[in-house]
Amino acid sequence: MRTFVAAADTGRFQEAADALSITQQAVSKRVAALERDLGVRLFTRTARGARLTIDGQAFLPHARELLRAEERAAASVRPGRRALRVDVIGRRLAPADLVRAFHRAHPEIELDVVTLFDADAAFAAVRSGTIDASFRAVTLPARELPDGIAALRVYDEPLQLVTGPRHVFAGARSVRPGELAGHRIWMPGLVAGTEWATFYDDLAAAFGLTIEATGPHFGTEPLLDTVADSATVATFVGEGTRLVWPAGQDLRRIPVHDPTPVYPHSLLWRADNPHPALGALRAHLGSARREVGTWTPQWAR
Amino acid sequence: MRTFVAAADTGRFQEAADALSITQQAVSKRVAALERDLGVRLFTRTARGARLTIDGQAFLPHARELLRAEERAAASVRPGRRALRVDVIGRRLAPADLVRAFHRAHPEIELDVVTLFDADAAFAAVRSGTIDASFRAVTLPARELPDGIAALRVYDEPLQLVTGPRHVFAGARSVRPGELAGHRIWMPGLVAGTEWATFYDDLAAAFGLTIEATGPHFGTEPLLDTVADSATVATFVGEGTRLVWPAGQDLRRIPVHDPTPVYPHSLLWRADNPHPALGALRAHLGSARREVGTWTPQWAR
DNA sequence: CTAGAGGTACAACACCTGGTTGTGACCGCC
DNA sequence: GGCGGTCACAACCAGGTGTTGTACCTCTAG
Repeated sequence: MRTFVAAADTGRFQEAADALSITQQAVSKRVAALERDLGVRLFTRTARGARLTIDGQAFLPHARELLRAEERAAASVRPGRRALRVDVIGRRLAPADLVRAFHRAHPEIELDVVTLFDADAAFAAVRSGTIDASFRAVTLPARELPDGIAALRVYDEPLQLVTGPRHVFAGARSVRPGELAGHRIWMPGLVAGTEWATFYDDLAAAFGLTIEATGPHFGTEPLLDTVADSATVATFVGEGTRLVWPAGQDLRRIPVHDPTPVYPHSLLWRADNPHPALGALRAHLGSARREVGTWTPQWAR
Repeated sequence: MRTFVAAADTGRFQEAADALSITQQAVSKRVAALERDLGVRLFTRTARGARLTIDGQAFLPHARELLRAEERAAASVRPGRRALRVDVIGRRLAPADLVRAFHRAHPEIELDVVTLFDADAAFAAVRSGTIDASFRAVTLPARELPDGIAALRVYDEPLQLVTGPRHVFAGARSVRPGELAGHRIWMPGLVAGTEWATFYDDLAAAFGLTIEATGPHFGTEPLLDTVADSATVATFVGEGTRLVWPAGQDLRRIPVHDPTPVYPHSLLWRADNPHPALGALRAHLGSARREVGTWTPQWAR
């Protein structure tokens, strides 16, 4: 591709060869191989050089785009890179939408979005500079944050109850946390010690709920299948969670109010990170409004 | 790249190897080579397979984009291709803007824009199916078009006079074609027999102008340099022409009216071309309004 | 604790891709 | 008609890239 573009730009194989520090014959071979692979002629060879054919003209912008894509790909892992690298906790959850909104507001800022395994990995990556910012729930009071790590509460996400059509709350406009005592809430996949598990542990303790985290987690779809078919099992999701709604399944998302349990998403970054786009991200996110009538775990207050 | 994406998708080198019909060792080598070139680790190797590192996660979408770009590039020259291939007569001239506008209106339609050498090449390419449509001025009456070639007048582009600050018309709000008789109009690069040359020949004959097409054509910039410095030499450009205005040059673009000479751009296509996007292009362009008070050559009436 | 299964990396080797050098054919121009 | 400039072809060679065989690691089951 590089050879093709060079030859198209200069119009002479010898010049392209000089630019690439190879011989004219090598350029000729490369172009011939590309033409063979594509099955079309890209140049018409004349005594005054090589001119693009129609196919070659159509191909050229795509070839340039390919080189740009290659450059961007390499830049995405270059140590002195420009793209802002952000960790979100699951691509279908609310923070991913926050990042998407930021990208729409600032399309000129290059973003790389990754998803780290757990909060420890995220802390370590932020501290080491491998990533620039991380969306996490900070389970420690601010004064106990590691040195040099800053955090800002950016979004309090209300919880919703997901039930099937035969569930007792299936028709409710909303439900109070206290009313859920004694009902089966199933949340497979919660790993003890993680921020999510901590959140739901505290939620269960605060309102006398029984949250079952037992059983292997086979993904969201089997969970929803179970919930849809059961009259007694329900589960929680964040308001901003994008569920893959299986066709024909009659699931209900029921707001939880009085009080509204909210999951406290924070943005973490290294205080001395000089990345210019980091300021833009923080400015765009602002800080979460603490709504009245909401509940958060003790550690988030 | 393909190997990296396959390994990232499957999470196991052996599975990626099966998908690519190579051995696991080859996958290992390819990934190792990519990591060496990039200077970062892309996978953490575990006993249960390979998991992406943070760098790997950031790199993955770029790698996918690269593969998509490669696919698009190959598709652009595939015989049974999908992209609509359109010939415009110069990238800075009005038809290129028409195509850009069409692309904005229908961003989902893939376009390849090429520029053919002359009208004969364009005719031949349309007839052979190498390109799908061509913007040209048709110098033949419609009934003499080759069999199977259709044409539609899509845009009448008014001409403008370009002068330097010391030219006698430099301060005019507009100028009549007849007033230009006896003044030097310089249009280097007109090749006898081409559509442009025919147009300007007819224009000169109709209003008694003297248009000098002599001298080699070194590009637009030297032409504008000459015009800017001269008190007597002017040139014509189409209203939609994008001029590269050299900084500090005081050039004037003066509309020509009473009558307004307009250059008749037509769209040519093969009547039996089944490309679905071709209809969309014709619908978007519509047909040119024949304004009163305009002048076109005899062959365009 | 050990053995085995399942995963990746390393080593040795064969092949063929892709470079170089040398040369020929073609074209336009003086 | 020679000459300069262009690209293509042939021969050759090195090294990149595949294969096979094997070592090594880690997790798990007994």
